[in-house]
Amino acid sequence: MRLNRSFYERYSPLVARELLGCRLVRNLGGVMLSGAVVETEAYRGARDPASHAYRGMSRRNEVMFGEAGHAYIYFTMGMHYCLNVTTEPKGTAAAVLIRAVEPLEGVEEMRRNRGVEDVRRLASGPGNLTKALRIDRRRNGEDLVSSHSLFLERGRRPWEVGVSTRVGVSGGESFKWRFFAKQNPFVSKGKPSVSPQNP
DNA sequence: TAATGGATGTTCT
DNA sequence: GAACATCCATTAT
Repeated sequence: MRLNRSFYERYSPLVARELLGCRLVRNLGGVMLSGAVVETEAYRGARDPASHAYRGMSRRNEVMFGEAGHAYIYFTMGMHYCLNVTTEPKGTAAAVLIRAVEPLEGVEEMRRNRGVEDVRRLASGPGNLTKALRIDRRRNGEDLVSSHSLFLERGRRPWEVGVSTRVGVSGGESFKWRFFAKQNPFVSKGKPSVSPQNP
C-alpha cells in the first residue's frame, strides 16, 4: 500500500504525475489526517533554474541531494512551510512539491488547524496544506518510506491529468512540470492549463 | 472577478 | 539588503 523507495527514485516529473491520486497520511499519535493528492510540481537540479538546487547544495536544500523518498520542507515568504518529497537517485538533486490535497480523514481537525470552514480551502495551496496537516521544519528530512507519522500510500488512479507551467516561479517556464487533477475543486488557484503560444 | 499590497522571516549575495 | 516554489483581505471593476 505504502509507496516504496523505487517509486520515488525515478525522473521527478514522472513521480509528480503519478503522485496524483495517492493518499498523503499524517498520524498525530491517534488522530489520523489524510488527503488525496490533487496537485504537484516537479523540480530538478542544475538544469532547472526554478529549483532551489539550481546553484548547488546549501544548508537549506541539502535534503534534495539525498536519498529519494524523504520530506524536504522549507519555510517561505516569512509565514509558510512547503512540503516536498525527494526524488531521483542519491546525488541527484530533485523533488516534488505537493501543492494541494483533497481532505479524506480528519476534516474537523484540519478545520481547527486552519481556522477555516470551507473544505475546499483546507489544504488547497502548499502553505495551507502544511498548516492543515501540522507539518513544519521538524519533519524536514523524514523518511516517508519508514515514518509512522508522515507517509504516502498508493491510491486510486486519478482523474484526468492537467499539465501547466509551475506557479509563482521565475525561470524554467519552458518546463511544463505542474500536474493537477482536472475538474477537481481542491486544486489551488493557478494557471488553468498549458498556453499554446509562447511569449 | 481581477488586481493590489501587507504580514512575516530565512537564505543567499 | 534583496529576493523569495505564499496567503488573504481589501479595493477596484
